[in-house]
Amino acid sequence: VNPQPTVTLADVAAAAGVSLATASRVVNGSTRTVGAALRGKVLAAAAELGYTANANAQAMASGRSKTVGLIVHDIADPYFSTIAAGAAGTVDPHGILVLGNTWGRPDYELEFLTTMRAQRARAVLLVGSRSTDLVHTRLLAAEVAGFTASGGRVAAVGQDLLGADTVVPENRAAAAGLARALTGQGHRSFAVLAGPPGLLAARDRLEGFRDAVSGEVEVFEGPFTRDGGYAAAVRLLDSGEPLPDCLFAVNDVMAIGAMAALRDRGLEAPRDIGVAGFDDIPTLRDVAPSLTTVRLPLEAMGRRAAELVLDDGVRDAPRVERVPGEVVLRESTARS
Amino acid sequence: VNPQPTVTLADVAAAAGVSLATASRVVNGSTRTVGAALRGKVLAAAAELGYTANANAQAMASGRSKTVGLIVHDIADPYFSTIAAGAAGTVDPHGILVLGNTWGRPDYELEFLTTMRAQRARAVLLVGSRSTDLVHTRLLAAEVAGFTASGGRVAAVGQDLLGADTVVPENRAAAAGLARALTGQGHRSFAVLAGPPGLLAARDRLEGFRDAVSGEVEVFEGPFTRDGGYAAAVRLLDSGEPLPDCLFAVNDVMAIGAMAALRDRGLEAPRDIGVAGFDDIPTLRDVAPSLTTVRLPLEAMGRRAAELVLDDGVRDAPRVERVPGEVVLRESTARS
DNA sequence: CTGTTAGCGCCTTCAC
DNA sequence: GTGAAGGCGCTAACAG
Repeated sequence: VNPQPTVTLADVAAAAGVSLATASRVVNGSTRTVGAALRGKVLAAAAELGYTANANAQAMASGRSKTVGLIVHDIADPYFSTIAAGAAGTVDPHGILVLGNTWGRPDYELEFLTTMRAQRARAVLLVGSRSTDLVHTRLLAAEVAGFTASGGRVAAVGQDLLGADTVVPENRAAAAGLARALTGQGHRSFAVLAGPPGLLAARDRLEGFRDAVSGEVEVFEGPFTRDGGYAAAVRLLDSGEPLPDCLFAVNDVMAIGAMAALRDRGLEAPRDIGVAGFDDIPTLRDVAPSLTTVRLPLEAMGRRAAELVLDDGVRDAPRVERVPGEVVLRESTARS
Repeated sequence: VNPQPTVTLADVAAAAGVSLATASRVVNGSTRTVGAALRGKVLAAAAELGYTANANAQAMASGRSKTVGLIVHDIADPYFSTIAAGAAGTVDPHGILVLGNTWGRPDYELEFLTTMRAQRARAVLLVGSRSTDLVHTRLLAAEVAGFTASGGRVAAVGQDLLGADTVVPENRAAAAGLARALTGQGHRSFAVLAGPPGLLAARDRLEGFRDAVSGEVEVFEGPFTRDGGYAAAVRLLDSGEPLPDCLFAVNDVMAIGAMAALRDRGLEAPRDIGVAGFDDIPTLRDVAPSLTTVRLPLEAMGRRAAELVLDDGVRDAPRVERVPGEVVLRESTARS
């Protein structure tokens, strides 16, 4: 209750009349145990002095910190913030979570991993689609290997390309499932707002979808954002081609943007054209018309990745856990 | 596990044939300068060996780390994730951001602040509404003072109650402005979905609104969430009272929930009842009907708070920056 | 069980 | 401009 001149373990030990080692053993969870009497005195002294262990000193002495890194493309994107919430809840009692926002830039990803190595972080969570750039993926895998070799853990949410434990959303299969469901609803001609060509998630969702429908599919690329979806939809509308009867945006955020573009042209889903998304972002479940999409258990994915990375058990090979997506048919594609 | 021979400054110094001190002076930015020749050798050796400074050791030797803590109620809430993105972008080159998710629990807030003290964090950002609980606020202010006294910086986004630099959204004034604008649109009777009674932001928005309209205002409390808004709206609809002609939810997320509840009862905004929110969450700007709300520059607020806390200049008193909200009238309250 | 004694990797006065 | 030496606060062998 008196934290003025940063009190150290030595102060606590002195106040309790015990050795540094004993004090250390009680304030943390050492394997060695301490007699009840001394234990009480140390605890009392620590409380009295308002002792707080210096995490940096602990990390240095023991060779590793309790830090867990969380690397995301963009924390403002609900996809990532929802996963982050899952991870945060799991990491919380076991360590501290440091956030690395890469703004989608692969070089920042690499850089952040280096920073985590500098922190002697216990583990790192790499969340988000890997890129189609093999050179970068190789570099990243090398960094991951280095980090792992130095005693850290790594888990990814995305594609299994890094030689680490990975939670893999089944983008391809789920997109195919969505395509079949839409076909089942009577949709016949499709356009896909495909996201950036550099992201594997975008590619997988596009290809899974395309492979599952018969006939031609028009493709419009663009950023994985609301504005990207809007712009791609505008290009579709301006293409001069006859309008397809359904439009699949490879994520919900783009789908929302696309719907806005349609509205601005006086078009309405599902009356004039069906619209489907992907992810089932919780905050977007209430838009009207409600969006047909593929549900991914985002928070659970974040939680699971954190569990994988926190688990100290020995393991022979990286663990890969596939997460199926669930097709959710809602109003935006309901064909009468 | 067998830790890889992690390279230290001593290794670099040896490889370069210089002293530890010299090596240290070049790899970081010391005030002392080093001859070009040796400087080059050290840099080369560091690159050769793949040296990465141990951040914990640096923090311990210099007494303070580059860590900045970011405390939010719920990172999955777009209000917080947007602010977090602003903060992350600003902190990035200067340090690392550690994320503290409190799930809205005041005791976690306190605990996380302690953790940041243990990290010898350079600064902490406390984002989110303070609570109406004066006892807790006092405790928190004491922790903040302790942290500050030990050399750390603190900035808050919310109410100016902690004796720290603060970015203050003008909840009360903006809510009043919204009320006047709605009245100007012809709305006469109002209900407010007021959020949790324990949060000052909720209280301020409610009171600002209520004070600016003439006549009675029905109030329905509930959590600051989508489900909270839904439930509060249901209570309103079930109250048996005649429906007000406009409903103000104190944040957008609740407003979305309320709109869902209305839809489920076959009601529609603005035809049957107007609906307004607060925050202008970017992801929600495209809902239909588009939501009348109060725009807060969330990302800029996060950025500004980070700037305040990163600025090493001396300051006499805490700086308080007020951020006005901008009323945005959209379809959800357009009265014909 | 408890205390003594080395460091962990780096920064930073001090001398030269 | 450069080097030598003393900690920073804590943990982890080793003795007792």
